[in-house]
Amino acid sequence: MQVIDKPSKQRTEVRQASLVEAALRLAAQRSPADITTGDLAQAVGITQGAVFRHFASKEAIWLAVLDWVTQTLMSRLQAAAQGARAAESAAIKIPPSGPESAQPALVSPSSGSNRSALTALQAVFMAHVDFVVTHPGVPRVIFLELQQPHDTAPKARVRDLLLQYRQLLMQLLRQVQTQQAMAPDIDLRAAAVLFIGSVQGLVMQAMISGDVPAMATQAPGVFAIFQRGLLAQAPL
Amino acid sequence: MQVIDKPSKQRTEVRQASLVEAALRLAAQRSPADITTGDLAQAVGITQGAVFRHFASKEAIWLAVLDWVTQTLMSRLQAAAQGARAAESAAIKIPPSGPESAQPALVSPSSGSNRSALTALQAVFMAHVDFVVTHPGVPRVIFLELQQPHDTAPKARVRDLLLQYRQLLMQLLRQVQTQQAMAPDIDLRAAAVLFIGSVQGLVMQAMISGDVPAMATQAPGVFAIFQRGLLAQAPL
DNA sequence: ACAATAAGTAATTGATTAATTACTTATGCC
DNA sequence: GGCATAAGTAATTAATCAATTACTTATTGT
Repeated sequence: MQVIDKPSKQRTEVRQASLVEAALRLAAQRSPADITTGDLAQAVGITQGAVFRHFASKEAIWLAVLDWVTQTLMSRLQAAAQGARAAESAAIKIPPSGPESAQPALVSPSSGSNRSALTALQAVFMAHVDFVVTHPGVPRVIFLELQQPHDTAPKARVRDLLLQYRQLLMQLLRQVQTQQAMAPDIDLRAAAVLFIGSVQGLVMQAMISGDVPAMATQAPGVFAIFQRGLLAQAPL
Repeated sequence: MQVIDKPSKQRTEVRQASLVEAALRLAAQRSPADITTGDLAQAVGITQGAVFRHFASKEAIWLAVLDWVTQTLMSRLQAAAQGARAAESAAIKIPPSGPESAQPALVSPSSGSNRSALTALQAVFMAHVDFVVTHPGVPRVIFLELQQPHDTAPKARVRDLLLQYRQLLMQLLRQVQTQQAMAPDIDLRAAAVLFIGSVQGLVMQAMISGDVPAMATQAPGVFAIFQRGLLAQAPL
């Protein structure tokens, strides 16, 4: 039987990725506030001091975590929006393999049917819930950094992430507004707040019950109410 | 000019109240995680060691904070629900001065018009937002304790608070359901999650922008969408 | 093959902080 | 009034933890 001894030394980029992954993995179980550099080192298989060969400070680790979250989450949300749009507008139209276009949604205002934006919104909602279910540490990190009073670097990243999120939502909401009968007096900004808040509500519920996967099953019911609140006439 | 020098020694109950108040005041500005016993001592005007004459441990302080929050918030929410109900059902019916009744809402199922439960729900929403605006430290403490993985004493208190909250909401939602035309396929549990989540959405928005009072102005728009989502037929 | 470089260790430092201790002083009650 | 009790202080303790240092070892490119 051969023991696969992975090389004891790894390149900085590999270790950085491992540490980011470990940070999110540990954050799924306990509060990010009391994850120490020693914990991270142990999770990755190095000593505490070695952590600082790869990150200048502990804060830099959380910055890297937030960068990963921003990239991964936003690209998944955009993919979900595009996927829903494509599936609705045509039958065979295959979604593009990578979201490398700079302004993906602004360009194509009205290619599909009159429900595509709403289904895109639903797809984004489900993609977000799915992301949180598979990465339960993420909301913990977000909220911890958001609590910092003055402008720390990590808090700025979180703010940036949520700004990008809101832009995506506002885009889709405006499309719902033009494409079909959204109730005319709806405050789009309030709708965006409610959208993000509804995910937060599911997260809180999961934190209380400790049952993270339950989020996925409860999500459709929550979105249904939100959707009904947007429409001018309630669906049967 | 006489200097009003308050007595340098205070009774334990007074100091406990001061410390709880100071904890919430400081939590409004920074994360509760890095409020030290020294900070609390300074805020109250005693030395760090003296804190432990009044609380057995630091955790005990947060427990007292959570007890205060539970008592204050729940009684305000119940008062709001009762007030809205009373204002709708009759013209002169003055709400009772104190919420000393044990089961306040279960007893009176259908005294008012067919909209009273919905307006009660709105009143609860606004009361919650108002409470958070005047005590911005509260959501911070809630979320910090909720993040603890296993069952700490503070987390149990938070769970209890949110359970009480959900019970109140479920009561009102059931009343909306029976009193008038709520859409028949609404998942009440999902509605409760969305209700609490919508407040959380406002809190997040406030944390990002740093503009806490803005919550109050944005709240009606958010509740409007939620309300429309509940109803069978959208109001004009 | 063999330096040069990058990655690792083990031990230490310095700062922070909850809680304790020995001692002091104010307050309320008989 | 005087004393027991409760509240306060100042200093110390013990633990934790991010970051640094001096030194060692593996890997990589030429």
